[in-house]
Amino acid sequence: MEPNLYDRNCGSRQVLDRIGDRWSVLVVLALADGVKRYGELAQRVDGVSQKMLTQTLRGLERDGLVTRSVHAEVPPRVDYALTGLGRSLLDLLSGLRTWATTHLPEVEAARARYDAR
Amino acid sequence: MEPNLYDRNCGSRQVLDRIGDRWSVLVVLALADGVKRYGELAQRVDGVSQKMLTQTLRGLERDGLVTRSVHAEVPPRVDYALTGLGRSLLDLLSGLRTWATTHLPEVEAARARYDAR
DNA sequence: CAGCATCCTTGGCGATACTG
DNA sequence: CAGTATCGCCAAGGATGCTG
Repeated sequence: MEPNLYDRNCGSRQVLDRIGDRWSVLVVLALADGVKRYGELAQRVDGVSQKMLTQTLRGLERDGLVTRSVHAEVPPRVDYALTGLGRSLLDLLSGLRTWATTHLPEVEAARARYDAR
Repeated sequence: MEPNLYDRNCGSRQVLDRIGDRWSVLVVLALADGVKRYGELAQRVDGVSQKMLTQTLRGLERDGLVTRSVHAEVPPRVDYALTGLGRSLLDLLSGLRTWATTHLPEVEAARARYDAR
């Protein structure tokens, strides 16, 4: 049988929930151009707290979208990178980014129109 | 200047936030095959409360993604449909749906692997 | 039928402090 | 540097009852 996205118990919807997560999207996009350290990500994704960044990265790692490699050094160094699966998702997400930026004017115009009534 | 998605105050990020909303995605997808009534949407999108469905529809309407047409009848009839802008987003979102369903096995396998450690 | 208003809870999230 | 641990808040969202 085909997965029903609208069923709250369907796995596909849980996958969508992860995709839909605000931070997950931004983190995956931030990893678009290759390996990044924890601190780099924290700096890049404006407004994310340490807690949420860690939590998001763990979630992405768990879902097989991101790899986490710890280097035995002092000071510690932890690298994050997209997996093949993660990169396949990246294609879609960068499409979303493009959509968001190109259609931003239309959305803002629509909002202004709506609020003016 | 180019919009910076990573800036929390950038409009493009607010657009992404709407896209990222769990219910917004499901509602837009539910409207893929044409006009739907309020009740149809409520039935289709499993688990959504009345409050959230209304709130989501208002948000989508405000952003110019959905139209709301009230028919002067008894009992009342309210139709929702995607705008051109909404349909342009639909293309991307159905891509996400496809991704979610086709890669679901990989994600579940990754989760099992992660949890087993 | 399609909603709005209200109350109430819960858990998401930020802030802070501490560690290997 | 890259996290964990803990506390506390508040706002998202569910449940219920009412209306045009």
